[in-house]
Amino acid sequence: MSEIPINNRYRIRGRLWIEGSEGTFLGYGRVVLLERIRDHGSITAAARSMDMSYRHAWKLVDSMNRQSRTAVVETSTGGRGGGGTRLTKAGEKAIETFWNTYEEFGRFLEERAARLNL
Amino acid sequence: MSEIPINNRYRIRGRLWIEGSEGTFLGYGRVVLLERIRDHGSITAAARSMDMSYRHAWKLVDSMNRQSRTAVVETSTGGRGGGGTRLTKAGEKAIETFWNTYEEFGRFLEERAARLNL
DNA sequence: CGCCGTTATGTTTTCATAAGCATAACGCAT
DNA sequence: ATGCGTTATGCTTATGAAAACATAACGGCG
Repeated sequence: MSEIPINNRYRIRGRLWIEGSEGTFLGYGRVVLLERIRDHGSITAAARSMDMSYRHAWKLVDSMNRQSRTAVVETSTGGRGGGGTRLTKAGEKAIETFWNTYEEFGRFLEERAARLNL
Repeated sequence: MSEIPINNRYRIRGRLWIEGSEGTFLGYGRVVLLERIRDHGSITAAARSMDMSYRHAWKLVDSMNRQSRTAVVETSTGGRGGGGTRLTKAGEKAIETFWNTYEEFGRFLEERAARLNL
């Protein structure tokens, strides 16, 4: 029975993102932002809920929409409530796809960390 | 026979590092720096070879030495050539361990990208 | 019409990180 | 003893990313 090195001293961490034509398409923060938009119905509320400036949130949304085959959110301006932003089917799929990959990534990191021998 | 989604539109990319008690212990740049030190024999030459300021390189080396069970490099000051820095066995092992993990990470990313369906 | 909240977008300010600069100590060689 | 190249370390400057600020446009509604 071979020895399995257990490591208390170090952890393995990482970041992961999906790139499109203009650089980052989906990353952790972007996907959380999409979820908040889905839950709150506006970029403004979503940004506020995660302590992000509206300006920055808008840029991320714009970047995702431009790089996605079909837009991840649809916005409307004016009207009751001032307008809003809602997630599309493509947006839902983006969220799901990213979290799937992200979870596997987490397992990869854990598995490797357990075998770390330093 | 099931379909395998091939994706031209997106790539998956990521970063990976090993953390110790003070934050990052080993990352891509740090490991390249260790290799350059091994090949050049001094922090000064290593830093210059990768367009990094000596100040910054020194801080990275210091951080790695402080977090490693045993120092990754040994330095000497004064004398012929002014002194220098040489890699220890622990340093060699750090390099090897990191690249192993890094290569597996690369395979993980490729494998996941091939299955990406967006 | 005028108000309101939101999207949209340009400009300025903060902040963190690395670069850049300056200087001391070290120890072998000449 | 002086010079040289390197380690070691503090202080200042530049740079890039995000925050903060400032407006304009939009379109239901009272």
